[in-house]
Amino acid sequence: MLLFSHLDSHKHKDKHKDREHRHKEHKKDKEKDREKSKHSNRSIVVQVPPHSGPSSFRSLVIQIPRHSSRLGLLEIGLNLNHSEHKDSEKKHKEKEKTKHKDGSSEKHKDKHKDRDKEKRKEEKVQNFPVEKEEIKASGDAKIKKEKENGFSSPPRIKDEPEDDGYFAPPKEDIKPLKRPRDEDEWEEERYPEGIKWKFLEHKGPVFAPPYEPLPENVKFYYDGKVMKLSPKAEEVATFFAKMLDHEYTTKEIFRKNFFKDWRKEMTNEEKNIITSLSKCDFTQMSQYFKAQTEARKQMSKEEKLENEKLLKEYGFCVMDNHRERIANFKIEPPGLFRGRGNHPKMGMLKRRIMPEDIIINCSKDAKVPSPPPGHKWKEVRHDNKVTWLVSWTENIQGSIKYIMLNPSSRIKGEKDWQKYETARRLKKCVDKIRNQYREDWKSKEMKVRQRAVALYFIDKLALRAGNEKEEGETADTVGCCSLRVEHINLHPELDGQEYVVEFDFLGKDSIRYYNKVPVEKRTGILNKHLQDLMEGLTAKVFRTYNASITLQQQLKELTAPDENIPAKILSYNRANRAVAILCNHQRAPPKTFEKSMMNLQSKIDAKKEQLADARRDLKSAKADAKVLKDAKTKKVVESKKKAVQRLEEQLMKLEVQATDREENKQIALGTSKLNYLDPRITVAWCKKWGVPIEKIYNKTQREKFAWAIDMADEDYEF
DNA sequence: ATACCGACTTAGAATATGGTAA
DNA sequence: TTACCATATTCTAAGTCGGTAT
Repeated sequence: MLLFSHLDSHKHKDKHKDREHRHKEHKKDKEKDREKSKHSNRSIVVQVPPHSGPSSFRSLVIQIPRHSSRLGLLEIGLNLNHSEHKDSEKKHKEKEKTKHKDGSSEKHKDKHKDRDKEKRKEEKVQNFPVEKEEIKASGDAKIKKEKENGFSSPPRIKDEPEDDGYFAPPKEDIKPLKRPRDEDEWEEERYPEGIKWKFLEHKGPVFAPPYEPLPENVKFYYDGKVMKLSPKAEEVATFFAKMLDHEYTTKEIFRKNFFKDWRKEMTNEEKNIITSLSKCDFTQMSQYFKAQTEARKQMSKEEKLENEKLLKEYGFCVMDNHRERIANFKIEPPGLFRGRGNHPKMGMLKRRIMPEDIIINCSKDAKVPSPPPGHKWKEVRHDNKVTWLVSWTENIQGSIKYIMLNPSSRIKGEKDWQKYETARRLKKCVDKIRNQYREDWKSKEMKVRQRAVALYFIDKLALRAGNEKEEGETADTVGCCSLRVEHINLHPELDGQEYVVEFDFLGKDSIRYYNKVPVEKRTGILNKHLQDLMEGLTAKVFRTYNASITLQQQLKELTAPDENIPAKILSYNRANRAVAILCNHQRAPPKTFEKSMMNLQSKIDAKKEQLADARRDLKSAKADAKVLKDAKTKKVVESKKKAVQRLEEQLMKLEVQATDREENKQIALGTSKLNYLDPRITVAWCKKWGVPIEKIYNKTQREKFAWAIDMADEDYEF
């Protein structure tokens, strides 16, 4: 699906440029087609089976069901009655509630068959974040203060990452699906309504190093003449110089925005002289920085040491009873804004963040971090309804930036877990929802029909919700609910198929269809509807659900029991790839792709040659053995055989690697792996087939998914 | 209602790292 | 030992979504 690669430019103001862009896109498409043809199981035009989720992933074109007409997916008659469904849902919810209210007594009287499961679940849930003794310890948290590490922190802080007991889940049955209700309930036990922590202490952010003026010998030229810039103007100039090799600096908008902001930093004299960016010569600066980068590489050892020190000092905080890794404790340095796509603000100056911009968040009983000497914080607050430690307002969009915890932290892990549990609940009712939205296509109410079509796209194509965004503030991009007429084409018949909807955000070769587009305008309404269908259901849950279920399906389908580990890993990657394609996680083909493929190929060739040699040796050894028949020659034969085997294996490994890399040329696996695939599916698969988890998850990923690694056994079902 | 904003997740590019070939 | 490359990590932009102000 190319939907997202087209999002950048559908404003057709500049015709020439646009054509250029389209051309590029087209080329991309062709490349994709080529790749597609390698995998015959994927087709360009997708048919929608009556009751299914995503079936094919590379589709640009989707066939819509027979009963929809060209004049709108919406012109579908009939009435629809939700009430039955809604009522039953409501009843269900009610039941849940009462269950929870008197939960304690219920344990004794409940004859429900799920009872034991429920109980186990509860235990598990309590175990998840902290071990029992730690829970007990939390009571003294506030009393003990001023520890040697400078934190006035509670006792028994766990150094989490190495500690595999951290998430201490039960080893027993994990199959019963938890309803998030349970998690909420448990959350409520520990943290009533929205409370995220009780104790939070940290050292504050690390600021960007101050600007160091350029050495005298590095010159800036204006209109061919040397010019010494004032420190402020010089600093901003260096931001541009550092990007000189980048395509950005050739873009009109980028240059215009940069120049405007740069001039603001100039002295009056400078402003008078420097009136045109094209007369500026930054090449010496640029070269100087390149040399600096080189030099820094040489002393990377000292640099590393320094970084480690910084990490140790500022990279951790204490949240409740745990010492937790902080994700981004360094404040973003000043520079030029690099928006993605056709961003109207690219090139603008991202100003330096000062302590006076910073809001510190920590608990009242924590030691407040001290601002750098001579400075003070904008504010210190104690808001335990949020998870961030530090925030500031950025000057490009005026949005707030945060310092938060690492994915390995308890607070992030729990949330992640919860996310997949919600997706699993969707699994239980997805058929019902699919039937309903198909019914809703026939509704006489336009809004209902629109909503149903939007939902269908979200489910079928894993589209994002598509919130409204401020025009002119960001690049013009769309999602499901913000699709515009120019992004869609309906064909009663195309390439031999009937009723085809063509999504083409660039609209290159398509004819415009000037009619109302069958999509919901306001996502709020959509999400409200989803909430009625299932508690906690929002548009993005479909992405999570469809991604995870696809991984599970694909793994089942692709894993051949007898194949060796490298082949299994290829199968895993292919399953992962199916998901990445579904979610449209693309990447620019690596700059060195061709070369690296060639390298690999020559390795393969070399290996083949070795193998041929080894086989020849084996043959002659066998011949010798036939004649001589002594123990020594037999041994030789054996060792030659082994050598051949070893080489065969190595060759196979290389070939698998080549296939994998080729298939992965413009697909990014990381995003789905990190954000959409229930890690327990992967853990279970690894256990089932004896694939070491390290082959699939690197260190960081293992840390992030520690909860799942502990939790899932080989029978886990999403 | 709608607009707006705050908090949080998701995302690909840029950069650093560390192992291996030369 | 260095150059090179693949992979891991960092960086921060750009989404989603729900709550609150208008």
